[in-house]
Amino acid sequence: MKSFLFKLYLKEFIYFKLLKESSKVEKENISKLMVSFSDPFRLEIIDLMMDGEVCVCDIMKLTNLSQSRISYHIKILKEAGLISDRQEGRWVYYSLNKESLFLIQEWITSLTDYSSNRKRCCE
Amino acid sequence: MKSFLFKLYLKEFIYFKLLKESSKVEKENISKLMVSFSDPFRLEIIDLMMDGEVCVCDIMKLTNLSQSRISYHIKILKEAGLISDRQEGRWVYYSLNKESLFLIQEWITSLTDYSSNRKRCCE
DNA sequence: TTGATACATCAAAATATTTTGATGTATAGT
DNA sequence: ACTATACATCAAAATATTTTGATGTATCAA
Repeated sequence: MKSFLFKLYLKEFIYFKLLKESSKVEKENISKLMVSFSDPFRLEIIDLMMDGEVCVCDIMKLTNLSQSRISYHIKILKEAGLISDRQEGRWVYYSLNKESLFLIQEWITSLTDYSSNRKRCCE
Repeated sequence: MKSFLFKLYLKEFIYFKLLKESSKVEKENISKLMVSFSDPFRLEIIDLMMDGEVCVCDIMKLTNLSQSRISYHIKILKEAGLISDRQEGRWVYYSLNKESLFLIQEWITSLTDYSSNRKRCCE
């Protein structure tokens, strides 16, 4: 019972933290993360990263996108904090950043958990 | 044990259904839903809808955005399938469409559940 | 040290999205 | 019938994003 109440409290906390109390700046952070997902080519790239680290050359082989085009999208993903990179010789390996995935997951979860169906009347 | 295996199977199913087997068209659907979240003003509007139905006039009062600007963003949300509308006299009440929220939630969950940290080497 | 590979970056062009202000349509009250 | 309200839609302008092709930098191998 105690654990249940704690969980409930935690949920409330996440709700207020992520949704209700979120400032303009925080909303812009979320929307920046969402921008990452808002392009089919980036989804394709994210998809490839699910299997583990990939380099730009991998993505080139698997998607037929041009190198600079991939670099551009990689930059968007990186600036949103969604991916991390690790250099090894000439190669740069990119991988999904689980923490930002969890952040988005929590945000969406709060949204679904707390959105109400209450009807409303003007005036 | 059986139940556990079933759950695992279900997860695999969702994974393949939502991620691996998703076609270009399906990716474009997801990205369309994500576009909804990729603008801070739309997040603001979504936020308002969490408390229940709202009309354009509510949003105007609460955000200071112009009427046509709100209508524009509403249209984006509607076309992505994220919101539903219901007319009542002169007013149109908009509300979040829980099903599409769940779809996104599942998609994100699959992503976090199945993304691997496996390292990879070119060549 | 030369040449090839992997990737980043840049500026210009091509596209897409967003905002604005005006106009249109439906509903409702007088 | 007239007027006001709620909202949609439109075309033009303003802005932002994406693509392209060229050039730059670092690493490695011969």
